[in-house]
Amino acid sequence: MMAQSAFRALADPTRRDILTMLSQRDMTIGEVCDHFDMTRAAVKKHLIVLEDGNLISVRTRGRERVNHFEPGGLKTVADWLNHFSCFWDDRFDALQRAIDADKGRER
Amino acid sequence: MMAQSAFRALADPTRRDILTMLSQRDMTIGEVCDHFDMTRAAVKKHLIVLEDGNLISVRTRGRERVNHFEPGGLKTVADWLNHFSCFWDDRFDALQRAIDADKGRER
DNA sequence: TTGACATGATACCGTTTGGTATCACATATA
DNA sequence: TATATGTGATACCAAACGGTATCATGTCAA
Repeated sequence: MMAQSAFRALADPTRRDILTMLSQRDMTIGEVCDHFDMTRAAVKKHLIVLEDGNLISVRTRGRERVNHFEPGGLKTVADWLNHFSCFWDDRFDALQRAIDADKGRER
Repeated sequence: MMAQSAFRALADPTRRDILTMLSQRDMTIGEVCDHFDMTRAAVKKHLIVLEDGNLISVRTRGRERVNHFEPGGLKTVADWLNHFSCFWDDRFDALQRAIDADKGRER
């Protein structure tokens, strides 16, 4: 529910890259910045958008802010996509073959 | 590959709604417009973005243009999401339990 | 306390985006 | 043919987006 903010967050390639990085280990803003050729302010904006989409969470550690991958937001998107999975899923192929076979039997 | 245009296309709620509609049956632009409170030109723009993302295809039928759902683009997105599925998938839970059990065995 | 460091916040800028209005073109139908 | 219908294309507008520059704040360490 409220998938809009998550879809919006995923629309930018930089944010998807950040998300991939954070899924492997937690990182501070500075560490994330080291991987991109842009200002810390720009990276910070991307992190805010990711947080809005419930794709990451942030916790304070001393003077640092640690960004942590949150699967919840991504699952929201995955659930939406699953409504269409019957169009490419193997299980659908199997079902389709079964239906076709059944049609053949009726003929 | 080239998932950017697909992600971009899915970022707008109107386009996701259009996609859901088209996944159930093919529709002309006029038919799509009947479901939204906006100009045909605006809907047309959304359809172009969806086409850029390989989420739909269009074929000409007389003076009409029929929009058809294409699963390919969505699958591209689903494949990207699958890299994270281990964070919520049941199969991962099972794998994790197996790993834990193995660790116990080594001890 | 002083200074360096990691971050937050704001203002600003060019480009893209979502939308409308308008005109042109092709096709079915009287 | 004339006319209505379905669509394409363009110009234009306000708002959102991605980014920088700048300044303020909090925290560790000497």
